[in-house]
Amino acid sequence: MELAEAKQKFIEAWGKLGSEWGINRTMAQVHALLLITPDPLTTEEIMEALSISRGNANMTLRDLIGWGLVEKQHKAGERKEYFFADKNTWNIARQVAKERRKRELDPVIKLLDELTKVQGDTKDPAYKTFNQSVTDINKLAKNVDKTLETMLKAEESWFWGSIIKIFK
Amino acid sequence: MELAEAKQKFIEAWGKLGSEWGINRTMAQVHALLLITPDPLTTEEIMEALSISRGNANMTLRDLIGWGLVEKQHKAGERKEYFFADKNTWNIARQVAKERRKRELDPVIKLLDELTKVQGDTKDPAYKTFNQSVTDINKLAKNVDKTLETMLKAEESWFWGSIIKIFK
DNA sequence: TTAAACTTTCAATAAATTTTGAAAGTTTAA
DNA sequence: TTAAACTTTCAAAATTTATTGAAAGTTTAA
Repeated sequence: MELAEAKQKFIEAWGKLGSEWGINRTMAQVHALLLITPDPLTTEEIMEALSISRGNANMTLRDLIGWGLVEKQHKAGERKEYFFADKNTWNIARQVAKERRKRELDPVIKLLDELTKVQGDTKDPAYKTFNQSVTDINKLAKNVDKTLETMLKAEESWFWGSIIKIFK
Repeated sequence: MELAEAKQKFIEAWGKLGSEWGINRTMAQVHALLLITPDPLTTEEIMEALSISRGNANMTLRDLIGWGLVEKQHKAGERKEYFFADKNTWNIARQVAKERRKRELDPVIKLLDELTKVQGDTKDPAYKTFNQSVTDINKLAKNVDKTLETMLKAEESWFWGSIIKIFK
């Protein structure tokens, strides 16, 4: 396979994976492009490489910066802004985990905490089933939350070392 | 909060969470409804409870069965099909992990394996960066894959016991 | 100041995804 | 068989989500 073809496939695959996991396809593709490009790129170059509009490129880059996956860079004597991605996969994984935890897991846990407090007739199967399911899911969510928190604080080598120790 | 209101909120939240993670909102809502309902429901009852069409209910239930989250049940002397959800959260988590691994992670690892094999000029920064990123992501994906595999085989108590041991 | 170079915004448009509902298909009991 | 009870299908419609591009905004250098 040619490098050019391989790059294309990587960008497509990353975009597809993103969209399957609730991340805008274009955003994932821009991220993929920056991941495999050694030097920072301008908005113009990104528009060109992915055939997207200026508005789209601009908003997507803003989002990626918001996710902590991409940073701006200025070159001395130039007006243009350059963008580059952190290429450390551990940082990427942590950053994504951190953002999604904050945006999605935290609010759900907050609601589940409330829902477990709902009172009802313990003899009523409808109440019992509701309460049981909500309580169980709440426990699972909190376990996930704790695991993520540890992961966010951890060093990569320590984290995988520990995982491997358990999982043989 | 009233039980009825709490049920509604749970169904909404589960639907939102699903859509944020690439799972059809209605599918997540039907699943939520079945999770908090003690007895199996008919298509008719699900249509009614969630205000969705017959076609939608039918397809969604088929999908949920395909995901291994819902099962059909027949009642003696009745023509209608009844549906119910496995209410064990550990089973749910495992089932979702299993399906998404098969549908999404496996194909990505397969492609990454190919992309790491692409040859190029080791002096070329474009090649070096591409190769490095792809190799790193491949390693991460394989670690995730291994961890999921262990999780799929594991018993719930053993799994969380081990996780907690590591993460204090 | 001015004007060129560049970035951001957002209403309109396009694309993708989801839902509907009526028709076709299937199963069962008599 | 038949017909009622029930399930499935799928083209069209509705909804949601993403993208465009031109206009407005900002920054910089002279």
